[in-house]
Amino acid sequence: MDNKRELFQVLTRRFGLLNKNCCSVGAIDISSVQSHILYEIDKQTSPSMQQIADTIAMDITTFSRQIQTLIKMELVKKTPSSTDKRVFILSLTVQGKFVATTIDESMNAYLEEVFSHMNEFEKETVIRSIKLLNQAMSKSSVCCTPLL
Amino acid sequence: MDNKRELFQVLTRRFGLLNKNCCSVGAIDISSVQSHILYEIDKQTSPSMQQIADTIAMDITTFSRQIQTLIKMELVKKTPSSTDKRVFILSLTVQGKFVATTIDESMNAYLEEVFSHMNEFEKETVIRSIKLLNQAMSKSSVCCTPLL
DNA sequence: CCACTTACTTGCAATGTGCAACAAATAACT
DNA sequence: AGTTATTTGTTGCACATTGCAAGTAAGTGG
Repeated sequence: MDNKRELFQVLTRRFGLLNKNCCSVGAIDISSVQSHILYEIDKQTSPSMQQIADTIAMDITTFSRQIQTLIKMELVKKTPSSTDKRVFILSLTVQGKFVATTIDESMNAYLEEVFSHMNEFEKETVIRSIKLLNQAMSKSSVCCTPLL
Repeated sequence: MDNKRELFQVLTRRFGLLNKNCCSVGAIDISSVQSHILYEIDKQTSPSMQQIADTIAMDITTFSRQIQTLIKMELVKKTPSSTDKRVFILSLTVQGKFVATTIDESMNAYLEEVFSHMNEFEKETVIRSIKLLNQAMSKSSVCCTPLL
């Protein structure tokens, strides 16, 4: 019966803030979009450009340019595929891996801090709920067509 | 013990998508930022520019320009305050109110659809969890300094 | 061999953004 | 009152992000 929109509006806003702050590692400053890109490259195995762009639901042209930036920053590497000459395989450089890991750690630290305001039972409930929510959203027909 | 980052990464991404889609009403097309602005103007009572900008944690200069756009679109009105001549009070025009309401409805409809994939118990748990999460985040010292 | 699709890149053009610098009004102090 | 500091909001840059249209190069299917 609650106003769901209200709840989600606030939640979204906070997430936005979180994502904005969280993304400087030492002298390196990256945007939240770029952080998502690093995250996915790290997670997937030998992904092509298309694959990552699709996962993040990002226009391929914008994505192409973001990758160019990340390459200039020496965080990402582009290797031509051996089987298909149109395709480039993305991977993280050592520095890129370091940045991705650092961001991951600081995000997790932040989340731990947030969860520290709850008791054990609440923690588990919230985690389980978010899983449920993710599942429900993936089943939904309305939004989020660009998969994942 | 789960990887919290993973869960939140996906959730954030979905929310982003949701926010992107949801914002055209008839011939009127607004950005998700603008939708947040309309939402807050509607919610607060006789808010000043600063107030809204703070709530959304948005730079006042960017905000000022967004308001100019929304005024041109005839969705928002700016009235000089009678008590403080520096201040402008924001309000929605009839059309603005209509747009805000329509977006609210379609968002709620979408959320209903998402929740329809859960049983009653799950629904309540998830809602309660999001409230908990919001509370915890507001208590957190790490992020989200820009209030709310 | 020709048409079609796929993967990626580049050229605009529009928009969003933040910092620095500004004017105007108000508050705060002496 | 009079001077100074603060607050509110607006511009002028400069730069990042974005998407569509168009293009190249490579693979696929008749």
